[in-house]
Amino acid sequence: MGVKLKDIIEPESISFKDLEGRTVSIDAFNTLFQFLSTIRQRDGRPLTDENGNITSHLSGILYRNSSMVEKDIKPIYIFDGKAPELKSETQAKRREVREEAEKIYKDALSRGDAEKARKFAMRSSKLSPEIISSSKKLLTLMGIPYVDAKGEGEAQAAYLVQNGDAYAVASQDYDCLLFGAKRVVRNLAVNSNLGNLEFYQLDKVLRELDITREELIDMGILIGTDFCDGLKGVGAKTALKLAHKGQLKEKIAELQKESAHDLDEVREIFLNHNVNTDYKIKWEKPQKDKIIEFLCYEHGFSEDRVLKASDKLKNLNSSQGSLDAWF
DNA sequence: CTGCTAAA
DNA sequence: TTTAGCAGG
Repeated sequence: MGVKLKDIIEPESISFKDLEGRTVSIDAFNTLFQFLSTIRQRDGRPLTDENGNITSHLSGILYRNSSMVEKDIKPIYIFDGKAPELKSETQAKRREVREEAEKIYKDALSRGDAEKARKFAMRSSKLSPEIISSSKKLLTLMGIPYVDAKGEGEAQAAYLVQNGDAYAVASQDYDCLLFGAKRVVRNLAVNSNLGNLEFYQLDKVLRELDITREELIDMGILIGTDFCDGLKGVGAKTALKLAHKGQLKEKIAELQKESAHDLDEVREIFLNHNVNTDYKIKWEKPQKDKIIEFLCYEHGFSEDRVLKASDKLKNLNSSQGSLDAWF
């Protein structure tokens, strides 16, 4: 998933304190997918209400956001719009893997092999329209804004940082760096209080690697992205060497010969992504009663727990802009 | 994943 | 008080 840059870029370590008072644009699909994968019972079954509706994502949204707001971090969620045509092969491949995993999960579940069931259940998660709409509904009730991207959420999230509406992008994928995100936080979760919160600044990353953003994108194309396979045998380290030797263009020409897709188009996806510039961001007062109604009465959450979590949302001041923290 | 409780 | 393990929906 995403472009594999891990081997060549070093994260800076930061703590929650460094994000205090700041806004983060969060890749919603990325986050929801994680919630659906990990918030499960020991046999792999997701949390559900009495009607069988999946509720794992609602649990994740409630507890993670309430604790972020309590720590004075302001989230904005970015939802994917229409994926570029070039992503369809990746999407088809993912669907295939997911459907295969689902078969193995159901089979293991029916035979009572909980461990195997859980392992494959995690790979079988998918974001249905109901998951998306219920997530948006809960965010709205919590007073947390979201933006619908025109294209890729990562690109839109990067644009918000560019535009000064967010301090950093929160995502697990390195793609947002190619999309031009100035600052990226990985592993933004409550239990990453110490240790594994990773921070990347695009300028600094480029300086340390001694490359330009355009070269980073070309490296990504050779390594392989969601939009096109890379050149066989080229990983992050090799790609970096090629950049330093000035051989990116010739290797890309080589890849172009065997590729069914126009690599200039892939480059354009990262450089000039179609983004939504007509969004409004406003933190609203949380609607506690409606949160209770939605989660407890409609989806069977414990009133005690939900009340406790929604009390933490008090820090969320309406209309207070996101800019004052660093301007 | 997060919150809670039981155990140390 | 800190931590590990399990339940949550």
